[in-house]
Amino acid sequence: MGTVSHVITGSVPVSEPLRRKVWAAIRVLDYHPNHVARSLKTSKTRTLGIIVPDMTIPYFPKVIRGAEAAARKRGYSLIAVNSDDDGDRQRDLLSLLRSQRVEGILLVMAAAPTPASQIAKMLEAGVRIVCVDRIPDRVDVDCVSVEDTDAASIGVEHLLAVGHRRIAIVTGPQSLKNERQRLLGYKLALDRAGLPLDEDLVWLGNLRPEDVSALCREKLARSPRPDAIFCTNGPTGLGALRALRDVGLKTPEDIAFATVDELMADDLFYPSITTVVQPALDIGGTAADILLNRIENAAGSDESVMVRLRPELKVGDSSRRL
Amino acid sequence: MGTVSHVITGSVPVSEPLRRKVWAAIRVLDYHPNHVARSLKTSKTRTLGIIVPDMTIPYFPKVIRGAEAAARKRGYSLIAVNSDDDGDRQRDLLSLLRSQRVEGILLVMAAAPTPASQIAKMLEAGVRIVCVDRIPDRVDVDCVSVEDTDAASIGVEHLLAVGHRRIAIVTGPQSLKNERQRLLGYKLALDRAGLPLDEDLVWLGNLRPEDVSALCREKLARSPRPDAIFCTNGPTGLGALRALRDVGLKTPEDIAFATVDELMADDLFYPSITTVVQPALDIGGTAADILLNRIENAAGSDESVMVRLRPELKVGDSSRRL
DNA sequence: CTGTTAGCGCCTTCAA
DNA sequence: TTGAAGGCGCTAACAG
Repeated sequence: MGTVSHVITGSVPVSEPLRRKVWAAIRVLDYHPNHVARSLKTSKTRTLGIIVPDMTIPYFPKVIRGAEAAARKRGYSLIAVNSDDDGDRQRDLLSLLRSQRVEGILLVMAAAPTPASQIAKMLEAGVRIVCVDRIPDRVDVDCVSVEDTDAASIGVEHLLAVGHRRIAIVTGPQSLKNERQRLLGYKLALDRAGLPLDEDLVWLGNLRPEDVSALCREKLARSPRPDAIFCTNGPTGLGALRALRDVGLKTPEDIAFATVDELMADDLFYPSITTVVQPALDIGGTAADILLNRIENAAGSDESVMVRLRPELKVGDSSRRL
Repeated sequence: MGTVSHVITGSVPVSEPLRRKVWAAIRVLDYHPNHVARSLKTSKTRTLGIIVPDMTIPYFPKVIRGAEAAARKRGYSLIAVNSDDDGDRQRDLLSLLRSQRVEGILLVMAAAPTPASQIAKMLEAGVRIVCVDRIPDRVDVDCVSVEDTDAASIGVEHLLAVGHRRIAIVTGPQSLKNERQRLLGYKLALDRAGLPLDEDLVWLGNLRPEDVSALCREKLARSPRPDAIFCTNGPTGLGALRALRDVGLKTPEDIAFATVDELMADDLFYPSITTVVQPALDIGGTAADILLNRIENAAGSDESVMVRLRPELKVGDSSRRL
């Protein structure tokens, strides 16, 4: 009965008594509309996808929840999947989400260099994508991320302000533009302070805490030691902290420490950790909103937007002035 | 052309040359099969759902990833959503997943008491559900969880072994069966050690760290103070640790501490935290496997299974013998 | 082995 | 305001 559809979608007026009867029947039969059939008919799934590298890294669940909330507010649901920072897996997931006919995809690119063509192809095919957190080179796509350069310079300037001069930076993979920009922020901050760049204090790491730990232990064994360490992201920061513990350096007495990205419960670390906090929920929410705007006003401009959200410095004991 | 379908699904043999031609066309046209239509036809979505209270709590992403991996291995994908421990939201999500025609649901029940009928109704309607982590009362359903009683008694026995006698327990909401069982494990451990139960040392909390903090601060102000605190889950443990910090008690010198559930990076806390670790990945994976077995052998037994996985004690400094 | 066909359940015309 | 009918893209069954 087509009338049932009218009642459910409310698209066509239906008389009160009939409507009541329909709802009654729905309840009695415990009827649940089949979204699959509806989607096939309307070619609208009201579903978005989000691909993150690994949702066991605390930053990503926050992004997802921000996006989920924004999507729900507009009647969409969100499918979250993990790429493990693997390019092939990312390709498969994009393809899967596309086959599932999500109406748009929030993509935190895999750290393994993603062939620009992978994204460009999807875009050309009309799949709507918003890049979150990690910004691709050379691809014209909507992006939402933290102000990367600022995130680093805010942290480094804080370390300078409390009196440190030999500040080492530990980065993630330089294949990520964000990481390059954070390194740039470090250099700018030093420059503005009139300090020379010491290449020996630039420690290029990756996103695996164990690797970063090993790197730092090795670097810290050399002298002269830096008097502060700044890390450009959470997993890297975790690795560096473990290295400090392993080599027996106390912070802030022996060496100061600050990192971009909150560690879970970092107020409970002893000493508590100075952190440049990314507005993760907001990043996810903003990205979802941009995506939904594109979906709902297909007429929108062709200009792709690039939103950069401000990070915030949370000073802890690890960079306390002595 | 039905033949295309044969080529893609591989269900019917197709001659080599024709098959090559089809694949070529698929590539050229950048064809992506429409899973929506396929699902409508076959009434199989090859998708599972998982509802967790809040995936920003570190334990849950691990469960999800365990389930995701198990599902992927068998060609299924997984939709993860958050209930915020809210009964109404959980109802909506169950209904949504059902409408989306997921083939089964992994459910970590909301802490807000879930009307047994909510789950029972779904079950009757033929929706396959496996309860994960939190076990419902009175509902006959497949369940996978940690050995709750053991999780508590292992931790408490450890505290006893290092010499503590006045051990306080801080629990989550007693509306959760798991929490009642963990409390039971505490009592059993004391009993086996021949110690009497002191009701003043049973601190009934909830899953909000702030509330637990306040509770603990108040309890700790009284004397005599316990000489150890045992917490039955992560968020509760977090709250208790903050209370210790706030009232200036050092661990293990002033008071010993242990908790069920890993805190993120708890090796970096100073002192490092003694933890009863739950096999989260395994819990998720096992639950997904049980669910998929039910789906794939619809003929399976009617007996519902209850799997309890063993937790593991990880001793840190917070309970060190002085 | 290959091509044709009938729905899956729903929503959207369109006619009554 | 109501009901009937077509078709979304796919696959399974069947005919060639």
